Amino acid sequence: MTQAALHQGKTGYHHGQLREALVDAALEALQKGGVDDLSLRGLAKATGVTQAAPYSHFRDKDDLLAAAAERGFQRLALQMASEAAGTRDKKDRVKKLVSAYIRFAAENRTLFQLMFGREFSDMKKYPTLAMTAGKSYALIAGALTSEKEDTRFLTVCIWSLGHGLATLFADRKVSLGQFDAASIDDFTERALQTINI
Amino acid sequence: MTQAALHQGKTGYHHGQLREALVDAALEALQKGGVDDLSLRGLAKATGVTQAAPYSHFRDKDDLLAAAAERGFQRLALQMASEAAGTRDKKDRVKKLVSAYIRFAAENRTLFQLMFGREFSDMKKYPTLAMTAGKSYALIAGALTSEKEDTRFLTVCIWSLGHGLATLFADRKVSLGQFDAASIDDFTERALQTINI
DNA sequence: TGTACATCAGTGAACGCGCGTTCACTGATGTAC
DNA sequence: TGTACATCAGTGAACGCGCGTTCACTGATGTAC
Repeated sequence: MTQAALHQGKTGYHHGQLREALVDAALEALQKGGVDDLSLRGLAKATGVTQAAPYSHFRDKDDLLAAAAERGFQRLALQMASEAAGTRDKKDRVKKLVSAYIRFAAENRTLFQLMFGREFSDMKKYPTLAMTAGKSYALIAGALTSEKEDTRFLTVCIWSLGHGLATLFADRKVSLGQFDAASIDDFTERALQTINI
Repeated sequence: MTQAALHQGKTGYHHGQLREALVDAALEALQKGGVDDLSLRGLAKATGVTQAAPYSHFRDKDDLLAAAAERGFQRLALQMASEAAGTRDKKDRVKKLVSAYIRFAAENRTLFQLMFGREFSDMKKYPTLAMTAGKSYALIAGALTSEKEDTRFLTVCIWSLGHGLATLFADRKVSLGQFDAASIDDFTERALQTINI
């Protein structure tokens, strides 16, 4: 197979990039529908492949969904990191990290639901996923590290605050009408000001 | 039908309390399995009734689940209110309300997932549910009311903090091992101390 | 450089399941007389 | 008090669907000689 064909991703019979394509399809499907609308067959079809083809790359449906969730966690950590890149001031850095987290949830509702929802309650079954998921936590924890304070407590505290609003957005319990993308920054800033870091 | 039969709930043909019994069955099923394991047929069977019988009391499956969620919200508000009953001190009262909220989530994982999860994203479809769901919010908002501060902001802020931890518990992203029922109180107290109400 | 061969990604058909919902019905209920 | 009747909660059978997964297979690939 030529490089070109590899990137194009099709040669008629062999797909060439099926694994990645399926994960892409899952993320794309999540922009149109909810987590419950994801089906192996649907993703296979969207990728232009037979319904049994995914089993060459994933053990079962959960395995595919876990891969999609992991990509989500990678993106989340990336967005947080790049948002806060270069910011050294502690409070400022935490603010940027948390606000990126909340914006991610607001902008990727259903993906966020897959990542943090009931799908992967038993994270022991998905060790790779668990590791990747830990990155965003680690970013916040890292920014909060200090000798004086109880870092673990502070991190859970601030993570909860961010995750709470993120979840309420994703599940539409707080409407975006009142808190749009721009005002998420304001909210986070204000919220962190009322907390004594 | 006699009163006794009414309370026993069975007369052979007519059930007598089927609507309530189905909601009970749903709450009970949620203690054993997840939200995705709930099925109309299963609940009917658990209630000792044919699979089509629920349709005499509920429009469809979602209607039944909404009724179950609403009972959950009633319980939540009740537990919060009774926990904080008699407590006048503002900070103290808020602490009791929030900690009751978190404990409810930890003790009723799957019910909490049904109540706040993706099921009822469009709350407009379930006006009664929305009203009942508002009770716990109103309790916190009520405790925080003040002329000086922006109540709306503070409420969302503290609600987010509580809801974040509650969700992380319910979805098993933070393990109860480190934060058991007793220490939830401690955590809440400490968290609220770091916030300037 | 050309050919035989092992590998394995993707095919296409099929299995079996549980589900939500519908339908015409039946039997229990309570009420009007 | 007794009987006719309207109501409607619950029955049982059936419909149709989409799903995850399996299986024997086939055709493309790249490698060893």
